[in-house]
Amino acid sequence: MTRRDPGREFEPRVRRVILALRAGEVATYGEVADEAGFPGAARAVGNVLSRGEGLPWWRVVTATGRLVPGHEAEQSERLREEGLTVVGGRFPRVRV
DNA sequence: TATCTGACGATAG
DNA sequence: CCTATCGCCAGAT
Repeated sequence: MTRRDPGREFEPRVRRVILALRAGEVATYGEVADEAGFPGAARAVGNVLSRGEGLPWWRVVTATGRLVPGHEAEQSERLREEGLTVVGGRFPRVRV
């Protein structure tokens, strides 16, 4: 069951955060988890995103800018269409 | 309740 | 820059 999500709000919240991303905006799994109110649940976010339907999955990348394994070509193309720059199958993310 | 899974993340080598 | 490990989380069995 859910250890830290008694109300099962994880998925709904995660979906909402991802749906809130506009064209040209890219977030990491960790950022999505954080904004959803579940810091540290980046991995779980990936699970929701992988199974979710109707979500702008291409706007979510790993913390290092890695794209989705198996969908790099399509994701890269979609991101480019939104005016973003993808180099070497990677999204140039500004590390803080 | 115990274990395993996976579109993650940080660190070490 | 790469792979190998370990730690974390929600879900599914």
